[in-house]
Amino acid sequence: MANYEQLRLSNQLCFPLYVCSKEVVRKYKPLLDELDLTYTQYITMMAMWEHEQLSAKELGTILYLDSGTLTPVLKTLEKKGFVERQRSKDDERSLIISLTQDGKALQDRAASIPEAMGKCIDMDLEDLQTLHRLLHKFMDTSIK
Amino acid sequence: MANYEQLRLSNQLCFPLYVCSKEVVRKYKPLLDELDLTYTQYITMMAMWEHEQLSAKELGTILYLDSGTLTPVLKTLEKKGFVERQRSKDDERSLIISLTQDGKALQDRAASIPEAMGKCIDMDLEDLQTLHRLLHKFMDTSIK
DNA sequence: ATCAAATCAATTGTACACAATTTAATTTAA
DNA sequence: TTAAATTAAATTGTGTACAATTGATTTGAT
Repeated sequence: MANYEQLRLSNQLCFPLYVCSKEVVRKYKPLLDELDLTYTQYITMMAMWEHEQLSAKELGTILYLDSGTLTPVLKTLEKKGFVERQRSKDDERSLIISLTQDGKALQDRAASIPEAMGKCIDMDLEDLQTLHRLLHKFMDTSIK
Repeated sequence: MANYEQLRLSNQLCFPLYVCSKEVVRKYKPLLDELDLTYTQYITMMAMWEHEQLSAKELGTILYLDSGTLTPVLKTLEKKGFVERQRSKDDERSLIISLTQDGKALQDRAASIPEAMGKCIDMDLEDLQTLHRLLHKFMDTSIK
């Protein structure tokens, strides 16, 4: 009789990661709807707010997304007027993404989101900080 | 001059959750390929290995998935011969999912996956246990 | 200088994920 | 007791995600 204890859902690390990630994204939805952004578009804009201008390649590295995902996201954000896409003069392979004025203005409207999300999370600050630290440690040590 | 510190990617909790979740699922892929399962199909099978028989509704509650996601996953698993789908006699609205013999046998082949995944994660046991505990706490206190 | 290897964005194909709606069955309440 | 409300699965539509491939450009080794 084999022991399948390690195959129980409650013993996995992957499963609560997967569930928490999905549910957090779902909690963002009503807030992001007001900005006409999906979650993926939101984190893309967060990267752009920090950097003003990035190549698609750099964005992919920052966001852990490949071109198959980013290409349509960036085209959508361009259509919405939040970024511009243009080929690099230096290297025609590279696509430069730049924040537009509307994209910059959007940051003001997004400024209240982190606090609003914080109110949805009913955990004390110490636990949240530990969780944040361990997730980053996990990213740094166990990915790629 | 507004302070957008709270909008930085590195200050979000959602973003490392999202990245870790995706990257863990990606790490599973080569192992799950051998069983001809996707990650979503894998956690569905984990639930079935624990319960033998569940309604689609119960599965959705356990896995935090709605019928829009589960319906095609369950049809695929039925096509692969791992589960059977049949309407409940008591309540024709309800769909009963049962593990087949092939589905049961698959558990043996999956038994080595948790250990193989463990070897990919280069964090000490205490951190992993803390992470596991905090993710479950997060799920319990901050979702729905 | 030249051409093979590498790089980058885009495309293709498969599989979620979820909101919203639909359809059918069951339960509840007037 | 039957009409309204609820429940459950399926469907529809949109938007990721990612592996694999393609096509254009650049780099690097000879």
